[in-house]
Amino acid sequence: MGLLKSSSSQPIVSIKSNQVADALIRDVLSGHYRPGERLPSERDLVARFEANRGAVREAMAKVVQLGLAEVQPGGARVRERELASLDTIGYLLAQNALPDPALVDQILVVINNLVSVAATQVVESASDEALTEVRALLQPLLRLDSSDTEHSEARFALMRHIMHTSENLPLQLIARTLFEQFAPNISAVAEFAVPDRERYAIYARQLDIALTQRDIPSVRGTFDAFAELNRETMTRAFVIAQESSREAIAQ
Amino acid sequence: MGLLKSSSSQPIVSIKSNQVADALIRDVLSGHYRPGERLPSERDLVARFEANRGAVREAMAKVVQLGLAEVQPGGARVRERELASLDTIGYLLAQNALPDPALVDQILVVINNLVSVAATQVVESASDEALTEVRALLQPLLRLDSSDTEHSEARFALMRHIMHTSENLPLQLIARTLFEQFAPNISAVAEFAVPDRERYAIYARQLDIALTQRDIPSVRGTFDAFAELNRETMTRAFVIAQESSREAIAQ
DNA sequence: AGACCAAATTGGTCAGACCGATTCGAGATT
DNA sequence: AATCTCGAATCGGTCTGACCAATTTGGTCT
Repeated sequence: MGLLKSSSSQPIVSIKSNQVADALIRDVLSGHYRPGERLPSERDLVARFEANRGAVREAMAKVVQLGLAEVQPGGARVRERELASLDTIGYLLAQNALPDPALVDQILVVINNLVSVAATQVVESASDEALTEVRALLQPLLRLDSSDTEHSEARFALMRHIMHTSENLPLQLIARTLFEQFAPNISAVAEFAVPDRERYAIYARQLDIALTQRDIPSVRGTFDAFAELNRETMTRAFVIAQESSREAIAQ
Repeated sequence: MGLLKSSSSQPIVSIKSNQVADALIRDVLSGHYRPGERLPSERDLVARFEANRGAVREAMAKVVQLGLAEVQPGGARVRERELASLDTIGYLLAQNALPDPALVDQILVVINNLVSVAATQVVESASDEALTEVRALLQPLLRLDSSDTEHSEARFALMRHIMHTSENLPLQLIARTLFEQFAPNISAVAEFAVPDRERYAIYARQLDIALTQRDIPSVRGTFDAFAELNRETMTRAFVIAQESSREAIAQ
């Protein structure tokens, strides 16, 4: 006995400074505190959250690091949303029960394009073996009998691997940051996503050929189509999710 | 008397926790501590930096937030570089006297492509007035008698404005983050950059037409050429900067 | 050699205090 | 009455010292 490895890397929300930080971040992003406005003093926050000042200060530091506020002796002020860090995207997505469709679409546009760039760099400079690995990940997309989840995971795996193979560090950092914030926050919508397997299969086949021939324009073109299909899939999923949400409320 | 407005928003390095954080970040990024390795305990860092534990903890929190380390009761460990935040790019660029040319090129690829996406979105959905504003920013690039600095600033202003007009929040956040870390860290190279004004003028003219006609493929195509020119300009600047650097050492 | 357990270490939190810079309001000046 | 000035209150940055729970660690026992 005495075996349970226990916890290990569960999302640590139990930590006080993170509780305070998350509450502050939600308040700022929800517009409770508007840009330019003063945030409560550290000592006020100590009282409100029943934490000690050290914890509050660490929470404040996190808010500052997210670019949501700037701090000076005398007080902290909220900054414009456009000056925030990319790490705020996750909080923006999690603000409501369903994420903002417009924001999701914007993220899809960015991610799809970054993957396209990565693919270009892969075709330009990756080894034949690396290219073969990428092509192997296309195979699951050719199947028409996969479950929605399997298909979705196959698409993610493909994009992830292309990013990783690109050897472009900024690209990897951006894509991973977006993925990590995107994935957990669209699950409420993604479960309604039904991929058009036939069209994905067509593009997968085109991509396979383009990669084999290292045909850059073809790779980019196919990826643009792939991207458009991703957006359509998500848009449809939103429609279903919103209907489902309305029914749940009406009931 | 007693007028001096003093300080106000100078880079706050004087703050102890930032000193500690910067030192830690440099150590981690320079490979002094390797991924998986344990970082010194907070109490050790207190002794080394002659700070108190609160300051050290805030520094640690910053390192964690940058994705460079993960902390658990029992110790902190360094994470893989690929798991870091986009905000580490600036530190990577500032590691040596001259930034890493490969990294700079990767950043240029990403930025140029993001601007290209933004331009596409501008053409798709911006108002005529907004489009006119963008076109106005093309004018300085048509001049062949501008100084190197003026030309560089004109290019930056154009890209910045396109990003801002795109109304794609993730795009804006990424681009601003990259710009803010890029600009101050390539000054040592950028001062040797000599733009090929004729070619820039040609692309500016093409872009002007493409924007007026809202011709998306043409916009993207021109931007790709624009991007390639940016990369060439930077590559040449690196050659000169490195020669200049060698001479300075030899002397 | 391996499993196991207790002690030392480590991170998370807390309380209370001091300093310098900033804010802000009351009083003096105009 | 409006403005200016200046001092007090406020605020962030730092420090000291302490306690708890979880993890490590090292030694012991099997």
